[in-house]
Amino acid sequence: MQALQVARQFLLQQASGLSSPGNNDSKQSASAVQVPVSVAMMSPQMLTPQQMQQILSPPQLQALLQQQQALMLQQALLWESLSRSRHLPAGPSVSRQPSHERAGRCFGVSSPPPALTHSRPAVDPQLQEYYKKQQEQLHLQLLTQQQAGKQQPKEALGNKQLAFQQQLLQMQQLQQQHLLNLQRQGLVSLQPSQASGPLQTLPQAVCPTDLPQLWKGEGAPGQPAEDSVKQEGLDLTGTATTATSFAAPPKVSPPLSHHTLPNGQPTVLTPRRDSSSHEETPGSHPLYGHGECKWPGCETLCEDLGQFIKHLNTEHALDDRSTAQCRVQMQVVQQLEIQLAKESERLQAMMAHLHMRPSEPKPFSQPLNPVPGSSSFSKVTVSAADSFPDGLVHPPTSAAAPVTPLRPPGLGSASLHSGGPTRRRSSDKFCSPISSELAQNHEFYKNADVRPPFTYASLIRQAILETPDRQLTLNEIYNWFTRMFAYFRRNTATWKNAVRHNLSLHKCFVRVENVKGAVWTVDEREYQKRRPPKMTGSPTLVKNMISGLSYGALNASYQAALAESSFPLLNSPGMLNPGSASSLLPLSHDDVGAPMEPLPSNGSSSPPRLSPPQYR
DNA sequence: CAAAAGGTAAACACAG
DNA sequence: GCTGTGTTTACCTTTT
Repeated sequence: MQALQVARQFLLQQASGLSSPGNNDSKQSASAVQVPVSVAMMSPQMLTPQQMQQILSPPQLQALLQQQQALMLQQALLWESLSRSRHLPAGPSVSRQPSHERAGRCFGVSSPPPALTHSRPAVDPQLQEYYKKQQEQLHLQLLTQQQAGKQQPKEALGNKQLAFQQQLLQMQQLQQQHLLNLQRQGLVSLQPSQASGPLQTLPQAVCPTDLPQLWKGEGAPGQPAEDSVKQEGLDLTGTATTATSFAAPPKVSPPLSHHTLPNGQPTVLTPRRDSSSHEETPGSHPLYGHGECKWPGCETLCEDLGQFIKHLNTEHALDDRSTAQCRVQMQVVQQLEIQLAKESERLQAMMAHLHMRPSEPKPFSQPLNPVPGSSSFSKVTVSAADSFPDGLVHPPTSAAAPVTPLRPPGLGSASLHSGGPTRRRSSDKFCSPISSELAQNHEFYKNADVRPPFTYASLIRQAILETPDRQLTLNEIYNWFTRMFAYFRRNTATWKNAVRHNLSLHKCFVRVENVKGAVWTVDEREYQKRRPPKMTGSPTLVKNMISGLSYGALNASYQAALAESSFPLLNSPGMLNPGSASSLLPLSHDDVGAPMEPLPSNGSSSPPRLSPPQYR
């Protein structure tokens, strides 16, 4: 994860120099539900379903689930055909991963597939051999290239370096070409755009966090190159190994859409970032920094550049291992670029939605894409009745699209499908204060059977504070709940009990005897005391995402503008401006209470719920 | 791992 | 006795 963040930041630094991948990407993304690549890449190996829910909005999560399902299907089919034709063992087991299953089941959708890399099929020997041949072929090509480079007279060290770099570059290009070949032949599958239909196969791609292991696995110096190749064959999880199952005969396979990356970049990358902000002065080397070799997984200390060069030539010579590592690195870069493209596209969409000038938060130079953000809704069936006053496209509230997640506008990710339990406390940080959130999405909650992403306490408080005299009877609180939220029109026993429980439990709710009975009021001071305001910003992941997305680069005025805007995401405490939330009186930090969707437990005690347990 | 917070369930008391 | 209200406890999950 850290590696991913670092890499992303690195990419972001270079974003201005990149050939605005987002532009090219828009074509592809227009037809696909956008799942943040960052998430898709990480999941499911790297993220728990809960974490995924934190980061993903329901549509995105949905899309991800669908992706993974499709992947599973794809794999299953391939396995089937393979095992038919090649007598391979049955495909990877599909039923497992209770935690994922849990998430899926709750939402009324089938469970997402297990981590693909968790069940690795044995590599088909034929294919491995073919793959190896390809490697050798590539190696030969590379050697040829290298020879060509060596023919040139050795001049100054700088020239030598330059030539070396060029070789490296060529090597990478060739690697990429080789990769492309493999992809075309179905040996390697990693490009998101290759997935069937609009789906993306990111989980199949090499996951950055796998890299250390990968590097370690391959990186043992002195290891016979062949071994490392084999090992790599096994280690290149998403690529060679998984790809083996795709085993098409070595020829075939019309290129089709395999040419381009999802972001539209040609698959043959130019690894050299001309605009690379990192110093590439004559006295340095991109793979040399802070006295150590930056070759992935190496970190060998080198006193000076000369020593490093020597080290580079000896330890990282042009062998199978190096090329394999190189290829992996390329995949990493590709994935990161894809990710960058998508994230920047999303940022653009967010800014477009806020009517902000695109120039403000700089790093991305793409023109505003009118819809990319809402492209996450692109798979959502929208009926006329689902149009909301704010002009946004809202998810349907009917059962017309059972698999379609409902998402209130502007709501980050807190709530999922109705009955879909998600208690995402951290993701509340993405939610607006309850009052504005409710004001904005009043209609949505009123009609959609979506559990509001607020705690009972905050809802009760809101109900009470909405009244002129700021007091309500229990029954009136009940009525408020049912009036405001479709979700609370059912399953009454549960939530009413919870309401009572909360009223009694929290000191902030004061029972006052009244003429006509008892009413409940809010002790605001107690309420604020309940939880100290934190600038938490949620899990590290989110923080990293934020920093990675350069939100931190937003200047004060921009933040102020955001604070005044009604943008729930950025307006919420924990994002950008913790103080801004308190300006949205009368509700403050704790308005973002915990969303109340509890995950059905791991099946242990609390029964998983497809829908709330009892209806009355 | 522990604490805190939140959600759910349930038992119980009490008043109408 | 039933129902609604209110309190309390227990247990769970998630987050920090």
